[in-house]
Amino acid sequence: MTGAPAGPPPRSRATIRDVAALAGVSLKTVSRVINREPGVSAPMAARVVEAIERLEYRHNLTASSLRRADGKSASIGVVLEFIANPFDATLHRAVEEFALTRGVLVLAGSLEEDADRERELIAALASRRVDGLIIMPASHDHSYLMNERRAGTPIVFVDRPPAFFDTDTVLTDNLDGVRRGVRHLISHGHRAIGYLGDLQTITTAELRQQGYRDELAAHGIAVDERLIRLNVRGIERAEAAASELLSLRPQPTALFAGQNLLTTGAYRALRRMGLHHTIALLGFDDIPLADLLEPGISVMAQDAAALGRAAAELLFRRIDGDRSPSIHQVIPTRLITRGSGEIRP
Amino acid sequence: MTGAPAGPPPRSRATIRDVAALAGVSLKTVSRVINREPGVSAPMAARVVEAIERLEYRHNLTASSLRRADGKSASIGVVLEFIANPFDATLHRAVEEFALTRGVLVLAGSLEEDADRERELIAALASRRVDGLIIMPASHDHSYLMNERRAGTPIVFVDRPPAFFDTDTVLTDNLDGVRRGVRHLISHGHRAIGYLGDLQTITTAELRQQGYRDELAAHGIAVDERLIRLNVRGIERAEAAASELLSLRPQPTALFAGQNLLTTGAYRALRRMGLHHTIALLGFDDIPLADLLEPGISVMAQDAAALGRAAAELLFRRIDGDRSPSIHQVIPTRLITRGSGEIRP
DNA sequence: CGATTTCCTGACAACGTTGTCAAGTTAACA
DNA sequence: TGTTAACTTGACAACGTTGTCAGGAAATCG
Repeated sequence: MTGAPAGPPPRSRATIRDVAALAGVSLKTVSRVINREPGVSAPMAARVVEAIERLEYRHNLTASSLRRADGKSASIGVVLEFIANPFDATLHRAVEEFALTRGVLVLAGSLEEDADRERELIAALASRRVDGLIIMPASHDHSYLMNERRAGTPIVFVDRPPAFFDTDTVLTDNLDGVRRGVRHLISHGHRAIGYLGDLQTITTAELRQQGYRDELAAHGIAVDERLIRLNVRGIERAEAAASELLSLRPQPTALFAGQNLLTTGAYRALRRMGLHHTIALLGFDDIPLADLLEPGISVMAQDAAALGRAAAELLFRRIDGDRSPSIHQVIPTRLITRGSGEIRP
Repeated sequence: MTGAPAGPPPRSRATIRDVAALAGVSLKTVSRVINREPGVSAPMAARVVEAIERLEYRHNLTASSLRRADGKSASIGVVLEFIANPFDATLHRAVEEFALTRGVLVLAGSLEEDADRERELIAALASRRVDGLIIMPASHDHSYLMNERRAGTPIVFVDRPPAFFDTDTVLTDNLDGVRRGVRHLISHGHRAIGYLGDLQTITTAELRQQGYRDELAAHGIAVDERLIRLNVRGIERAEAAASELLSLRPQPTALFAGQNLLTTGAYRALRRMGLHHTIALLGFDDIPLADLLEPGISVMAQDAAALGRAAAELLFRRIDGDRSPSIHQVIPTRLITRGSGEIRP
């Protein structure tokens, strides 16, 4: 408990001016040593290095990037729905890992489905002159990004597509994923399949719902609107919605949950009603520990790490100057069978 | 698929110089308007605002913070063990949320127990002149942080204490948490309690092990070294280690897992051996969905959000100029009983 | 009505760095 | 040996912004 942080306001950091003075050389020579530019003799470089260490000099990237020709700040912005969500966190980590290999740091922020916050956060990132943006959007009009683009900031959308704005995207194959999932249930004999969907304002949620309808139609199964619950958000509401569905008569024989929290909620409802071995459940997006449950939860897994990696790769390609037409990458989903999706009616 | 990103290298962004020219005022007047400084007449301010909008001017925080008296960059650095870990991600989110209220953005990075990376990452953050650092350390000598401190960068350690360096800390009450957990098992009749611990190089892992020993001793139970497996890292190795413990004769009647991945591994082992209803299990740190398992996993839960919030509060207090002696905050753990920890021998 | 005070506005330097360019030194060449 | 080329080094301006200061206009005061 000694008072180490206490004391007078600290003196400021050493600058290359201080280093130059101590080493008895010019500013520019110090700059050259720092940036490993050629054309500094060994003895002079040694003197500079020694002065740098003596003064504990720390290069000021802010000033550097201001003056520098390319103006790069060596940082990028990542705009996510909710950093603490396992899906977002895994994606974030993949981006960070890739960025690290290039000495680039990542500024990240959560939107929580707030469109205003999206604009504010992106403005804050633009003010810091990030070299690029990876965006999981909350809003539905991205034309406001035109000026960022004009200013030369590459932008990649991830997980959700942009609206009124054309740019690179890395998306999960939502439609196909849901269709394959529903097909899986149908192939196990289900025809009355309940559906839980997230906010309809979320593009991917709409796509998933569409996939559900399409696949039923493809099998000549009439869509029963009573079996569909949309705009369900969060575990608690999903549990309630699932309970309602399961109280219907005739009862649906299977549930499809269009998002990971909804899957959890649905599972809770099944458990509470003692139906977890009777009614099938298939979720979109994987859930940690889903394999240890009894029965395990079958899911269409999204590959968050692959999404993040692909987005980062694409972004850095653009940062490196690639100006080719926009690229749209699609990451497939993977069916993981663990029991709950294989229950027959 | 039109080629929106294609085209010539973009012209650079407008500066206050451009805005001033268009509005027919001086640089300084524009600067005043941007910073909401008093002393600009309404008509003049209106002209400036219009020019700003016409030119899509975006304030350059890099240049601003360079010139500005306080030199604040309006960003902080958060150094975590692994961003994608739910514990770290939750903590990260709490920091982000707090920072957001102050218009501060968060640069985050993962260390993955790499001490070199810790130094590199902190150097990278210091180069960007972050206003403060929140660190979950990997290394065991933090004297190198002295120069950051001398430069005036506040530093808060979170989850793990610093070594050879005195600064603010926000830590989980590890010793107490484990002791209460072990006590809980003992109170249910257990005396042969196996222990799984993370890398001994991790300070908190050592503390937890100590808590285990202390509590046994307090109850007059001799520590059986064969029941202790240390330096176990990750789910797979934990599963193997737990299997070994469970193969011992006489068999331990309960397991204490000192970290969330180890708890998962131990549970897997119990399940595989069909012992999950026979042998008690208590984990340190909560696991998502642990309540849905059969039996549910009892844990001593850490409050990651509280850790993050407290660290952020402390950091901003320092950023605001508080120079009082270092503060050491302790966040309690909470016993959550779900079944696995209440099994009797 | 003159003397202050207050309010607005802008010129200029400075933040810490790097790009440009020129000058000096040494090496290479004919 | 004189000429050219190659290499080192540094002076200076510039990046986009804000702090300082000074000057002029308007408002207030006695």
